[in-house]
Amino acid sequence: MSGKNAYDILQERGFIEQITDEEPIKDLLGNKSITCYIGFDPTASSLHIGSLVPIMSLVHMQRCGHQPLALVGGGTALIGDPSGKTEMRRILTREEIDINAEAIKNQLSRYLNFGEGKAILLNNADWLANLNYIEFLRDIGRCFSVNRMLAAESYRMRMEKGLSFIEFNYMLLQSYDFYYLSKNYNCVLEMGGNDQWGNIVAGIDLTRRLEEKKVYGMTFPLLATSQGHKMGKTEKGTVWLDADLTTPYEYFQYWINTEDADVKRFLALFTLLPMEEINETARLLDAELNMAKAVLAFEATKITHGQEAAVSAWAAAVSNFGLKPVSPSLFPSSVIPRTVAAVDMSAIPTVEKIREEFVSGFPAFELFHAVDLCATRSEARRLIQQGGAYVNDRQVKTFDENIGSGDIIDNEIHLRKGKKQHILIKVSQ
RNA sequence: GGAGGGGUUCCCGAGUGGUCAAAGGGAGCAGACUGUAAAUCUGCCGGCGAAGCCUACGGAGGUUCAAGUCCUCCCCCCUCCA
Repeated sequence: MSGKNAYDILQERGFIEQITDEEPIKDLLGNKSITCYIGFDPTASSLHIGSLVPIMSLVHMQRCGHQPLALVGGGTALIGDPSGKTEMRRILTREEIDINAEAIKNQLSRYLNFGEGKAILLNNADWLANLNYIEFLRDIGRCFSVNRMLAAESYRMRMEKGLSFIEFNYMLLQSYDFYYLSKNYNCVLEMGGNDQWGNIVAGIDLTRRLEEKKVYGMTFPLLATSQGHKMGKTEKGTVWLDADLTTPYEYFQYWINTEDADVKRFLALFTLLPMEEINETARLLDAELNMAKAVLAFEATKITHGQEAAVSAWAAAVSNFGLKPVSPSLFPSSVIPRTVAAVDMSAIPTVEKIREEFVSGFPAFELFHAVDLCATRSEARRLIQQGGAYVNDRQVKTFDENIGSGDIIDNEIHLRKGKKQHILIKVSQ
């Protein structure tokens, strides 16, 4: 282990937004091995990029010898956290949540080593689902002042729009989690996005009251791009961590399209490269920054999808965009390939088709739709009309241009939407 | 329980009988310019093989040649009062 402790690392990499007690936390992270927890909501079957900051913070914790405790909120998801939301969200069924919780468990294992006490994975449904209402009110509820709760930012925001009682209880349950984990797993630090500040502080208070035990909290900045766009999660194009939902190539492309102003910050947050190397990005000018973006994309893809997937995504980008190899003097710790190896299109999403289907061929717009490059035929038609559709790098001129056997090259047809979205059709007999 | 105000296309938000697939903004997509960035400019932005048709304005009915717009009932949300 290097001279830097977990606190220093999180601090210099930009993970820390707020902490409850600076000195004690520094001391804790520097001189002891502690258990720290973060909750993950199983509201979808996969986590997305928005959860990456918390995940990476746990990765750093583990690397520094602390014990991360990942808590899947199977119980709290039944309630729904109002924090940071302007409206109540759909309440999922128990079954949906269980399925999601399981998937998220698996996903987290890709980042953290859950072996032999190195990290813990729990589901709060295990203790929340069986709580007795009256008992809970008497033991836990009495510790909460409604007046204080209403002052919390997360609730205040909702006072105009309305807040249902079920959501109002969320804070109590999350607080109970912290208390429970502190008591049973000796967890002393809860971390989370900055919107969790109120919930975290409430948990600390509760633990102090019930256990007379001092525990701590830390929050991460809520990431938006420099342009103010939400990270990863847009209604349509969420960037998932699951390779089946967002291919490694798409994932790589997401990162390489990072805005200039975000490159350095993202390298610090989403890769494990040493800060000394990351700081070098400041010296890169204009187009040179693309090398830093390539490293960011490569390293981020490697962490989520593995080395092999990262290399093929990189190779595909090289072949499709003429991405320049990264000079060996930059980011020496990165294992990104430094030379253009054999061109490899394998990372581009592919679709299988049978040769027979191409005998009569498809109108171009049909094909773009069939292959999911366009959500509807109308969209495909517009795309072609606007000159954004390419077959084997040849622009499609009319929407119903026939794409048939003649377009098959080496059993493949390469379709492209705009500059960045590719699909390879593999034609079999 | 009473009174009032609302539910519009991915989001915000106009629209009070035809000219409404529905203003405007945001997001998104494509094009130009570039560095696969940003900014800017342009086009697109419910679906369907053109015209045209179909589906849409919380839900169900009704009035009308014609309804997002009027009427009835219902559901949901908000505010004030109790």
